[in-house]
Amino acid sequence: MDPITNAHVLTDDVGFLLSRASGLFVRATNAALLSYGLRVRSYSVLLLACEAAEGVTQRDLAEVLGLDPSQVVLLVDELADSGLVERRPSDSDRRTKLVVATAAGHALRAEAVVEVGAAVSAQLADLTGTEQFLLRDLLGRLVRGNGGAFPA
Amino acid sequence: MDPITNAHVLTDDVGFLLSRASGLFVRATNAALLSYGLRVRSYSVLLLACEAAEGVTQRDLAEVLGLDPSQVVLLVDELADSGLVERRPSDSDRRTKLVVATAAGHALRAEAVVEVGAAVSAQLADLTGTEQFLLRDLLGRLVRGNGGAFPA
DNA sequence: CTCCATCGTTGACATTCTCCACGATATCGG
DNA sequence: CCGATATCGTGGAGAATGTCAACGATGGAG
Repeated sequence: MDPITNAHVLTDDVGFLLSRASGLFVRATNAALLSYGLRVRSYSVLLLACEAAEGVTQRDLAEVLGLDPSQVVLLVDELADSGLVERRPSDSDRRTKLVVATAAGHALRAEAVVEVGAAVSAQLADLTGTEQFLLRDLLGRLVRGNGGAFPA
Repeated sequence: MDPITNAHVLTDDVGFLLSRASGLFVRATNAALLSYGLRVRSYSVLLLACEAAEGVTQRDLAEVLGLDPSQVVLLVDELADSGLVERRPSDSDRRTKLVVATAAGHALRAEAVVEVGAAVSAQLADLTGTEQFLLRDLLGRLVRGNGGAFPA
């Protein structure tokens, strides 16, 4: 008998709390990114592009972000139009296009990370450092255990 | 110096993990609710209506769920059309309409809760019972600490 | 070479978010 | 009691997001 799933009130349901907390973080992050012309989605794509020196496949972006590949197309389009990333052909597979961050992309990321970090920090203010680590660990295992197809 | 906010990779960011985990839960829950003609939103409204014997104000629903009041209108419309809830005038304030679950609403909830519980349980399978409680506690404090305007 | 899978892309459609505005009602100050 | 102000439910508009199906181009297996 699972101890949690039958929470007798909605506000104690893990799924509901996840959705609610996620909403709060998304709004706070979007607000922090407003002045940079980014939203949380494009920001995530930019970060992933910055983190992969060789570039990321759009298919990989879709899997990591849990999005439909067709959404990734638009996000990359937007970032490319802004000059933050570029699509580079892969010499190993001509179907794929590697998304690579430009110098401007790296620069904007460096700035935005500070703002986003502050916003996230404010949301986490009620938790101690240890609890924040614990939460991250639990969420990470939750995501990686189910559909979340990204490296450990 | 906050220990978490400056996660060096996106997949270690608490905000990202929250969003990702939330997405997984929402999809799983929607799949579980498919046969009942409900989605996670209307299901949440139904639960809140069932939990309040005297009914819930649409304004309260919006606050608890973190939604715009105009969205609540449509959700209640949908549930009312299905005969699961009804709008009852409040004798203390004629502006408000109390959303009350019907007998059919209570019955459907009883069934759906089982399915949803199983789906949530599957998502939480990688965590021990203690960890599930811990996660719920952390998320609850996160939500209640920030915008989440619902009782402790 | 042929058959089938994969990648990026496009299009269509439903759902969800965000804001603004309105009529009806409540509340507060005088 | 009256008027200014706020709140509740509702409607509408537009953007953002989610979901699905299809297509051309390429890769890989046999």
